Amino acid sequence: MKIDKSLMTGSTTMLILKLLENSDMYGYQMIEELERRSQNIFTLKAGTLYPLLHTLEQQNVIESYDAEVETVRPRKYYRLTKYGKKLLDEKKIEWNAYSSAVNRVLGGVGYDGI
Amino acid sequence: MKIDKSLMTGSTTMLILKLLENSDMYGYQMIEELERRSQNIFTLKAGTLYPLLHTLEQQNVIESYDAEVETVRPRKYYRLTKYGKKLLDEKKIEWNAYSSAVNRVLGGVGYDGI
DNA sequence: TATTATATATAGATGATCGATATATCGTCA
DNA sequence: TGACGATATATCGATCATCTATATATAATA
Repeated sequence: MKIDKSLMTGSTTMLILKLLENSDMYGYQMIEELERRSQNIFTLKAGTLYPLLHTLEQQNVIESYDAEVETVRPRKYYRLTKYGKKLLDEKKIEWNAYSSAVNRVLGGVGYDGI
Repeated sequence: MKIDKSLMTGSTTMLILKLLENSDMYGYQMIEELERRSQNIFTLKAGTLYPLLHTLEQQNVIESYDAEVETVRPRKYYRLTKYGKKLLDEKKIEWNAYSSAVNRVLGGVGYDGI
């Protein structure tokens, strides 16, 4: 299944933060991990991710550090800040409200909450 | 609940088409109906809707006609074309794939489809 | 009579994502 | 050995969807 990219808009940040909730990750790893967990529905592009990571770091949502153990290649790991955890929780709630609303509209004529 | 508008991106067309699946409607009515059915989550702006309707008509997804019965004010009604119905079905499938994938990522660590 | 709701329309701004491109290293295969 | 694909990060400009602001016109309401 190939998803129209415009659907992704708005949920990308939440998904990235969710990945970091479980464990610290570096950019390239996020792309692969997101692809794996979504079963190839999400193929986040590097040109989308790296600028987004920089923005989130500036906004104090995530923070980066260089790989501590020696790796084959230089990697920048990211972790959630306390504010980032809070933001993730908010975005989950927002997602649930949004997807419920879509399903409500799709569900039928929807008169009076039925 | 106030939704980040960027979440809307990509699903607006599907929601409009869904409204028209049940009955023909004019633009202003769609805005109100969408608001009602989504319980105020979606507040589609006129500046978004009218250009979108024109585009969808050009693409033969919907077609318009003037109100047949006399109305207080001139109204342009829209109906789904055959192609529009097909497109709606496709977009529903796409939405399900997308929202399932998001929920899969949100659901947990997600190793091996668990 | 002024304001709000109804009804449609368009122009320009904003913001998220992508494609293209760049750099550098590593592993593999011919 | 040399080319290529995978790994890893980065930036620029393009694209596309939505919004804000603005415009027009009439009906209802205060």
